Amino acid sequence: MDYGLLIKNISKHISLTDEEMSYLTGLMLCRHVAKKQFLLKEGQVAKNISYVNSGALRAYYTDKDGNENIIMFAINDWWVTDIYSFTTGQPALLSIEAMENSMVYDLSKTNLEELFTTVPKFERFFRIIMQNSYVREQLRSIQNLSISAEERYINFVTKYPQFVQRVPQKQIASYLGITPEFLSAIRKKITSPRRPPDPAQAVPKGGL
Amino acid sequence: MDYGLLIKNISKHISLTDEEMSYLTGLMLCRHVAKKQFLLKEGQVAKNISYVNSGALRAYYTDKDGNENIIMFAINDWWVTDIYSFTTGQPALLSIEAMENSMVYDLSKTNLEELFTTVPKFERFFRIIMQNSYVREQLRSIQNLSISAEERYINFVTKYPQFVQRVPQKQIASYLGITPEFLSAIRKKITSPRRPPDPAQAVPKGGL
DNA sequence: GAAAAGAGTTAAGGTAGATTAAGAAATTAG
DNA sequence: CTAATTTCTTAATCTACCTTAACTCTTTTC
Repeated sequence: MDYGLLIKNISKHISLTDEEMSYLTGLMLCRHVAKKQFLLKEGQVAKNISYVNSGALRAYYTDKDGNENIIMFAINDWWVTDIYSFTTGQPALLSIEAMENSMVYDLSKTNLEELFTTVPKFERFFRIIMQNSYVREQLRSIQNLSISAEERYINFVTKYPQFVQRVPQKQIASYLGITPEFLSAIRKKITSPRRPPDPAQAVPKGGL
Repeated sequence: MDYGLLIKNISKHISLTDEEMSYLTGLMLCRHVAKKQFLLKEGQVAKNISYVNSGALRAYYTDKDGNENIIMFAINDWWVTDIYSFTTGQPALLSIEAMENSMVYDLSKTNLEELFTTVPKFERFFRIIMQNSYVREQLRSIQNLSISAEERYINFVTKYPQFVQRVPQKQIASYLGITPEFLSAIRKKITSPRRPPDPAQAVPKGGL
């Protein structure tokens, strides 16, 4: 059980004694989620907020026509839950599925409240996490309202190059709010004007 | 100077002694913003988070074609700022304009940090405010991705009837991410099928 | 209280992006 | 290694919503 990443993540915002660290980790539960398995399913109540130690997950909303709309990706060092359900206790609107074999540390709402009482500094930590999440969501709203799908794709590739390597294109389309067909058209338009042959393509995957 | 509403707002989430209350109000600055004046202009750094005591404001993003996209409304008992600028210290992307004569209490970032240090309970209060804002934004994202403009309008009217009374229709269109012309068409479609005459319409405004 | 400015409506024509369907390429499973 | 499944692409057709423009109604201004 390696809590190094988690501790580093938290230490960016507050400073912890060793006791506080082990008190925290004692309240968290390690969970493995195999690829295609769910961390949370729509309709369940989100009882935990989870820290992703390794792997990659996607949180998506399924609309009445059955289309999946990806709301967020979460990879190493991200926190993830259905924040609506976690906050209100209502059934989750989102499903959270592992796109790769993943390892997360769950922190239950009950344990989180206990943590807040015992070590109020954590209230600050989660204030910062929530505030940053709010900023991120608001920036995304602004983008969605004011720029075209093509620009959004270009921004996404610039901002999250790690995802582009790991996430199937149709999931990126879903995150951008467009169909895979249309993303394909965008990529063709962007890429094909005089693309030089990419030598990396010729090398078999897996390296040596 | 009446802090009643503000105190009530805060007491919903944490309990305060009289000293703590007056310490808080001592850190806040009352400001009147006349209709059509700005609480914040794009490009300025948001140095304050503001509690709206009375009036109504709108926060909007101006895109490169000069279109205004409303990101949020704020009326009595709401907190408002450009959270991105306030958090990062970068120039604001949003402008915040009073739609009615408004009275707000400003809390500067510096004073907020002092407040957190002196009365850590406020860290909890703002954690809750930020978390709720995050929930609200995420629900809005989900809606925008998955339902039609017509449904979004119906939901808006149901969720925020107070706004419908006070806010011009073109601003609601902007908030919904559509043009005023298209909202007009939606209203016609919704309203005209066999609308019974509304007796309230016949009564002159202002009542007696 | 007239003139100007703003808000709402209507209608014609245009476009970004959806849908459908089918084939090619890549992954996964057995 | 082959079959099955999933992902990506292409192209034709379609639609939700935009743009422009003209006209009406209301509100604001001096």
